Amino acid sequence: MAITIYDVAEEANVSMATVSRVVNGNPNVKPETRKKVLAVIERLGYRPNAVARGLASKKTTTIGVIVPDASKTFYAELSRGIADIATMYEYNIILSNSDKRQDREVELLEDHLGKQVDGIIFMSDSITPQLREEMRRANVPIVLAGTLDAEKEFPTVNMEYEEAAYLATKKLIENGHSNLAFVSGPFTRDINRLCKKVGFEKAHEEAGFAVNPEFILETDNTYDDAYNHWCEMLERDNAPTAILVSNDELAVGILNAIRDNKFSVPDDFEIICFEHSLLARAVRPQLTSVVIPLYDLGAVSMRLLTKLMNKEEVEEDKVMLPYRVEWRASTKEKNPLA
Amino acid sequence: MAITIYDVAEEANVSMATVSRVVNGNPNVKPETRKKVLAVIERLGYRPNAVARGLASKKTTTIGVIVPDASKTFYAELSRGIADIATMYEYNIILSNSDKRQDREVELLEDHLGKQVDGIIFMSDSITPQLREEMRRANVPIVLAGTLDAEKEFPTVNMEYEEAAYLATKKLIENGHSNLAFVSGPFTRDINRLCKKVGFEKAHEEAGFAVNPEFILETDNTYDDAYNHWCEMLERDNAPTAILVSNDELAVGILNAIRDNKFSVPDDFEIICFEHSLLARAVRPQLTSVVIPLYDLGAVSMRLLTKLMNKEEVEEDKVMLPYRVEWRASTKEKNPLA
DNA sequence: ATGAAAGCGCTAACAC
DNA sequence: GTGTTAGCGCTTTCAT
Repeated sequence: MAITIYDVAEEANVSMATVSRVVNGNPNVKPETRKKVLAVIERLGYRPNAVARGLASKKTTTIGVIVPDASKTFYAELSRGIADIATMYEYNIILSNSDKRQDREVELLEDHLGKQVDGIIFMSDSITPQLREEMRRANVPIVLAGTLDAEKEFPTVNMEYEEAAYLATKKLIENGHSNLAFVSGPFTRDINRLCKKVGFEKAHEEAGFAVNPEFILETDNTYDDAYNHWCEMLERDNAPTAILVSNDELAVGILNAIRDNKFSVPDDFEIICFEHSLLARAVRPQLTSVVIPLYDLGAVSMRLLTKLMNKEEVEEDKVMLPYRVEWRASTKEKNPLA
Repeated sequence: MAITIYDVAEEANVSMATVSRVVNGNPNVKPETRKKVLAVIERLGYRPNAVARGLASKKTTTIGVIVPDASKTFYAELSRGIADIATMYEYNIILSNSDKRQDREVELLEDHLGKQVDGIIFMSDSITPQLREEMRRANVPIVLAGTLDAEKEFPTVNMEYEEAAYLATKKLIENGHSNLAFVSGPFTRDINRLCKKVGFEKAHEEAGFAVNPEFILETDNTYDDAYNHWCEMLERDNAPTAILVSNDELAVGILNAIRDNKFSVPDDFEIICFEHSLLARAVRPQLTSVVIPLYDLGAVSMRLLTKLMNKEEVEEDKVMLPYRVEWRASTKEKNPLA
């Protein structure tokens, strides 16, 4: 049996209440007593039982993080931002992968709530009505990170994907292209369908020419799928000459398809993508990218969550983080966005 | 106040013991009663409190995972393997980053133990004596994943890095090289210093020529550091012509240094690296790699941990997973290792 | 400054 | 098959 607060109390000739005070840094303890208790704690190797503490205090200093797939760099980076701030505020993290399955998401939400987490950071492709319902029922704060909440109902930390897509597309158009493609991950992801794609379209609209629906490519978000899609594209005689890509991995697939087929980037094709992970810097030419502030998305989400858990006043719980564009060699001109 | 088992009991006109039985799937409940209770649970939206359950049962169905940096693909992949098997056995995961700081590792171990995790999976560059002491004191099983335990004291799941390094180096020597380099991450990582480096040296010994200590390069494990190191190397007139590299990221740094300086891989330099993440496939030429079975390392570790937590008989708690070599274009011949 | 005692919500004997 | 009851190891009033 492990050492309990009771053992310490007995050994130190004080009540368990006093031991509890010492452990919790309550100032109402005579320095002498504190010292004595601390010595016993050390000697006995007492380690407070967080589960008992959680039951008594109704706080677990643990938060839940639900993420589509923590092994993807996108979410891995984001989670690291969460983790660092969580550490700073002394929270532990229960991390779960939903694999984007809505039933899993609901299950995990239930599961985390059952574990009495003090708050949840949630990432998902889309907040479905059922999920929304479930989230409303939660008795702890939930923050959406890098996730679109179409109803603007929950606290959210995100960036202006639509604007970024619009500006990037506009830049490509200014570079002389009139035949552009948008290669995306699944449109089940709201950010792809409702933000990036829309920005892409708006730039077209403004420029006065139409988006060719054949050149809106929905992939399964893998390197290989993008590679194959673009190999097929290259066989057409009207292949687009500029490409806005949803993320690094897809962009590298396209880049390699282009280069393996002896075409050149940026001479034959210009590419701008989202994310800018190491992958975008490691390939040649390096990829011009809208840099998604992944780490900060996570860090700010967690910071917001701490405030919510503390019931602090929060001036604004829909936060948009700034992004920047990293101009590299997959585009011809290295001018900043106008 | 949330709904408790007591509320359900009252509402269903049964005792809380019966509700507990229903919730826990105990067969000793009349089907009729079960149905009634289930209906009330549903109606009231009762959700069992896992903290209370944990206190009463002394099991939390939560395990701790301590990892140097979950945002690195290496550990992200590995953690995903852990997570999937954990889900399968209905465990939650508390995930923490140690950033390889020994004091943090000790702290986190204490912290997780305090949270009453049922077991721990630990990843680290090196098991120091203090850490070892701490791990011995733990009252729950601990499995080391992808981590060298020089004393072979704890359950471990890993692969034969030394052998792989030896075979890869041997292959490079067979390809005609006599001037080879080993570019490594920090030697504070046991696997680098005690396994890969040793394999590299053994192949030299066997071939009858000496390792040039100047060509054992210890980097800080970043793309940029490797890139810079190799740029300097290229200015020497005796630069090595074959390179064994500790991981993909470093290898890509070297590859780019070589190519940016107008040399060719594999004509001027041959490269074999460890890991084979997407990065190794995305660059041109693609990198010949010793494929580390990251996902499986995690999955097998977790499976082993479940057995240990269940106090099942385990035939062997030092597991070595098989690896394979992916022959790509950074080496001249694509023959399998003899 | 310290102690006594009542829970927190559940599990697990034990009794019927 | 079901109920009663004693904890699990803490926190937290409330006294003193």
